[in-house]
Amino acid sequence: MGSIEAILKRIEAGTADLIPREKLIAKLNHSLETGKPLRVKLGIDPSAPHLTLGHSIPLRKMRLFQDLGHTGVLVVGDFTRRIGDPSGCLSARGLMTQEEIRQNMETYKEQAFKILNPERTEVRYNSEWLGLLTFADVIELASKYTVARMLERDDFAKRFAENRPISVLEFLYPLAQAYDSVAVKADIELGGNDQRFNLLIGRDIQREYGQEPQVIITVPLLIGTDGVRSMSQSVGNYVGINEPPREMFGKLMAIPDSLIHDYFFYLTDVPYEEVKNLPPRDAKRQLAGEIITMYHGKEAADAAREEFDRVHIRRERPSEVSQVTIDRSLVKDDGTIWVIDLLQASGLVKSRGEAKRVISQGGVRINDERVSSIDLDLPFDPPILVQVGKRSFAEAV
RNA sequence: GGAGGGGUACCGAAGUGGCCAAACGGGGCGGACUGUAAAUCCGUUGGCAGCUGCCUACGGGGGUUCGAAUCCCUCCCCCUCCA
Repeated sequence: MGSIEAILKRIEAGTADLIPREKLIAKLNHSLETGKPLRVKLGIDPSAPHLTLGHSIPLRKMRLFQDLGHTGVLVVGDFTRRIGDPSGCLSARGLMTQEEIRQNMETYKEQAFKILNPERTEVRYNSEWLGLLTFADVIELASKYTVARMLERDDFAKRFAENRPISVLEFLYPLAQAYDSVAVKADIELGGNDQRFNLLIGRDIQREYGQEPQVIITVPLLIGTDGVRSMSQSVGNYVGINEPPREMFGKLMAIPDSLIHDYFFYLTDVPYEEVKNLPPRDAKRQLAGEIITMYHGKEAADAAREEFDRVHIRRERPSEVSQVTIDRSLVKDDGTIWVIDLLQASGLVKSRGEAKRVISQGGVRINDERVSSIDLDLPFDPPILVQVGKRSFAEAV
């Protein structure tokens, strides 16, 4: 148990905002004195069944609080999710049924508990309380905030100025989220940087409902593997914490070198200084190893690294190549098979057009030999190792 | 209720009768390079057909035309302004 300053330092590491700092100190002290754990809230969107490394940042922060003896409260936005798209300007993301949400949450929890301490975690669904509000209650809630204050939000201000639409729902959304804080009596709310405004409204609304306002802690949004946009599943530039180690390793090796620092800093406990002087490739290998160890264990990480070295550095075939049974009717009377048929049957290409294209680009190898022409019949003598590009393999049998 | 703008491939966005399977950018894929699935550069990016022929495609449906993403009718959807 360190001093408050030491604790604070750990809490503050890697945060974007901590508002207000002195209230956090007061809350921590109060908790120490009374032995009453603080309630640390994190809202989660149930539409995403997979957790990404981006999610891991606030979750890791929550875990820190748990290690300090506090309670993590995961608030599943099932009610808000059923109402519709919070971002408004995009088309609705498809409404989900309660059942789908429950299912997502099961897999979600399983993943979240790789980071969190289940003993100190409460999972709550916001339909528990939002579903009970009457229209009068909603009006009351809405009366507690003004349009002017809503328009303080950068995104709203901009759209308002540019005559772009803002739906009323979008005003209700932060209020609903703020009400969640009232309902779970949050002492602290965690969130991504983009949530700052919403979290701040939570403070005002809690005050209106006679509660002590929560302290808000935001963490930066992690840049995705493309090095440009925030990590998100819809964009596809993500690494899921539940992904097979091999995939994680590959994706992490593929991040732009410029991201190495942030990934070490926000996703691992390894100080960046330790790898600062390594060549980027080696730093990334270590990064991937660290992260996979966290979510799959050391053995899996070692295996994944070995596999990567094997395929990409030594250019050997992977240790396990999936087998594909070839439909014998493709084998001609003379016992040969046309490469195009073989490629398509092996499932490595989506169409025969792609098969031809990829051959003409020199990307196809059969039994380690590059195929130079699409007019190739080869003896069907299984097993045949088929390779497209650097990393797609299949064994035709 | 009125006026106007718009719906194009995975995404963004050009194209307003044939030269359009559709510019350009992003993404994806392949190659070169690199002891990285990084960066950079080059190529490629609807399907079928084993030699350039067919099919599907520019919000849906119908029509005009030798020929339509482009013109007309109609329906659906989105947006802006005025009320």
